[in-house]
Amino acid sequence: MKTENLKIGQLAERAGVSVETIRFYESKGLISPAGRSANGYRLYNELDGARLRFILNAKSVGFTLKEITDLLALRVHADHHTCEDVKQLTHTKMHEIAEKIAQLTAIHNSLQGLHNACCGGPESAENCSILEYLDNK
Amino acid sequence: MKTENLKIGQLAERAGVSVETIRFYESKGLISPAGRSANGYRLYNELDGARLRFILNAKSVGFTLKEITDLLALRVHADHHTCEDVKQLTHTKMHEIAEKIAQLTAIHNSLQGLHNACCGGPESAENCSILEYLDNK
DNA sequence: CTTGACCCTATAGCTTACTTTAGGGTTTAT
DNA sequence: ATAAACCCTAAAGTAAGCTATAGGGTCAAG
Repeated sequence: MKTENLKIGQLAERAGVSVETIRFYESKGLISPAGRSANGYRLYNELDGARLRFILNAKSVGFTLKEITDLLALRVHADHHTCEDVKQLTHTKMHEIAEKIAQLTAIHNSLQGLHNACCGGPESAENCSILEYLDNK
Repeated sequence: MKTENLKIGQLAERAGVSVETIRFYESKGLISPAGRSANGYRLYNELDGARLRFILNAKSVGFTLKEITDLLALRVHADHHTCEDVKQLTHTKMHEIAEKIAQLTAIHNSLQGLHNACCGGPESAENCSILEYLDNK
């Protein structure tokens, strides 16, 4: 069983992120290299790679780095936690995202209303219904 | 015609923002007091109040301070601009918001999928489908 | 033996919209 | 006369997630 040792640039390329990003994640405690070479270079193994992919996947579904820290703890000590614990985190996050969507939808509707009311023509904007709305709302 | 002169604290209270926020907006060139009292206090009149409300209304429909700067220019020099100019800004903003909503909706759907797949029970998280997804996606 | 492509650390900068802090005058009421 | 409640400026701090810069080792190729 031969452990592959990747330098940071190789890991970065495979993961599709910059080396600075990996070092940044390390500074935030999200990931750290399995070891260091004699000259001080970071060396990563497959477990590290999997962990980085986990981080990026979690990010892609909307988790913040802080939340990913929690998820990583659950992942590493999965035997000490339940599915309920994990599901709770996704549930909370879903609610947050649903709220953001609701907010943005409300804003979008407001703008749509303004947009529909405005003639949008080459007339002077002195009586523009959008500006008036923003004045008097 | 008597001009009311409000000190910053009074304007802030009426508008429902902090005095620091008003000074911050001033530093960004969004608003400035009609004058100053002998002792250097900022004094605001009704026009300033209207301008501040305009700013807050524009913010509430999703415009950034930078964009509000543009809207204020249109508002102040409405006679030099057309409804088309104004409508263009809201149109662009609507597209941006629609895109954000689409992104968040996609993320929400992903989470929903994870959420549905997870038993959420008191079982050990060692085989939790959510963690597995985040590993293997 | 030097050039280029890597690697290292530490620190600063970016974006947005504020908030906080530090240090000091002013006004109002008691 | 003093304390509370305002006002002022200037600068630093906050959140999130990086990106960039400075200054300096390491390594393989030609």
